[in-house]
Amino acid sequence: MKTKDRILDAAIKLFNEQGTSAVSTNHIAEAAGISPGNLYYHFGNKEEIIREIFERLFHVWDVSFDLPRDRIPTLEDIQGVVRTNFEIIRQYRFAYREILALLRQDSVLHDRYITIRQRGYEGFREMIPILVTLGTLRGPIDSETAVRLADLIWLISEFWLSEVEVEGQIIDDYQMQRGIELMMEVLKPYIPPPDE
Amino acid sequence: MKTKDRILDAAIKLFNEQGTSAVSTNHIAEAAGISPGNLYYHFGNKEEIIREIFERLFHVWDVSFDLPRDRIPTLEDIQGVVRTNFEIIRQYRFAYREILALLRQDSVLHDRYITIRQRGYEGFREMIPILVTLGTLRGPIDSETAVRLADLIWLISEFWLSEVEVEGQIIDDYQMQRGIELMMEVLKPYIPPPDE
DNA sequence: GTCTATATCGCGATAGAC
DNA sequence: GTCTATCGCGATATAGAC
Repeated sequence: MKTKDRILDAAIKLFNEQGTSAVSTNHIAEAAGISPGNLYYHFGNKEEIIREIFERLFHVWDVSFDLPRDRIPTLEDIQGVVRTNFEIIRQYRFAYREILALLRQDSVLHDRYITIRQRGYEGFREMIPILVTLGTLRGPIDSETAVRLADLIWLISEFWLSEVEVEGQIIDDYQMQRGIELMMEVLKPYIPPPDE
Repeated sequence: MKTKDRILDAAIKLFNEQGTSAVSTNHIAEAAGISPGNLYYHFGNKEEIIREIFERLFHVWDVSFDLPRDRIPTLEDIQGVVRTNFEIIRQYRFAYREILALLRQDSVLHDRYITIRQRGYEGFREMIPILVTLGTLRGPIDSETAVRLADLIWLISEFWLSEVEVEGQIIDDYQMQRGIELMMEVLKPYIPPPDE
C-alpha cells in the first residue's frame, strides 16, 4: 500500500497547487517518483484517484466532528469543531474549491458524497437544540430558528475559507479566526450572560 | 458583434451544464453553429472567452446592486438585492461554481476580478451603518459588528446557492427563499419592532 | 510491482481558400 | 467573416518485458 499512498499524497499536493484539470496522471506519477505505467497499475484512471482522496476526506470528517460526550460542551468546544473543520479544508483545499465541478463530472462520487454529507449534516442540525438543553446556549429557540442557525454555521464552516480566497487573501490563522467570529456573531443572541 | 455574442451565449450554456474543463472550443463552436476556425477568428482562445463572460458578469453586477436612493430603503429592498444576486448567480452558475479554480488558472482575470469585487464589497460594507442611520435597522451597532454582519450577508449572497447544490438540491425559488431567510435570521436582532 | 514503449485520441491553434 | 483542412502536442491508457 506504500506506492498507492505516495500517489495519493502527490496528487493532493498537486491538485491543491494547480487544480485537478491542470494536473495529468503523468504529472502525478512524476511527482510520486514512479512511472506513468505504474500509476495505472494502482489506479484505473484519474477519476479513481480523486475518489480515493475523497474517501480519505470522508474518513477525516468522521473522526473529527464530535463534541465531547463526557462533559457539557462549551462555546469553546463549538469553536474547536469549526476550527478543526477549517484545518481539514486547508489540507484538502482543491476538493472544496472544485467540489461542484468534481461532483458533476463523476456521478458515483456525487452519490457517495451526498450520502456522507447528509449524515453529517443531520447530526449537526440536532446540535442547537442539544446545546440549549444543556444550557450552553440560551433558549428558547424555536425549531425553525434552530435549523437556520445550524444552516448558517454550516455555511460558514464550509465556505468561509472560499470567501477568503475569493477575496484574494491567503488562508491563515487570522482568517480562520475571522470565520470563528462570524459564527459567534450568529450565536450572539443566544449566548448566556456570564454567571458569577 | 452578432457571432461573438452567439459564441458567448453558447459557451455560458455549455459551461453551466458541463463545467469549463469538459467543454472544448470545438464544442462551443458546434453549439454556436459555426466552425472551429471561425471561433478563433473572434477569440484567441478559451481563456479569452471566459474573460469576456466575466466582463458581462461584472457589468450585470454594476447595474443591479443599488438600494433605492430616492426613498428610505426597506427590509424588502435589502431582500430584493440578495434575490437579484441569486438570479445572477443562477445565470452565470459555472463562474461561481468554479471561481477559485478559474482565478488560479488566469492571473489576468484574477487581478481584474479582485479589483471589481473589492469595489462592490466596500460599498456593501457601508450599508449596515447607513441602514441604521436611516432607521431601517435598529442600532446601536458597533463598527466591528457592522462589518461582521455585512460579511455574513455577503457570504450568504455569494455561497448559499453553492451550498444548495452541494446538498444535491436543484436551485429554485424555494431554495432562494431559504437563503433570504438565513439573511433575515442574521439581521433579526436588529430589526425594529413594527410601529403602529 | 515496476518499468519502457507505444497506440489512440481529441484538443488548441493556424493556414489558406472563399 | 467564415469555412475546410491539418499540424503538433500532450493526455489517457495499454502491452509486454523485467
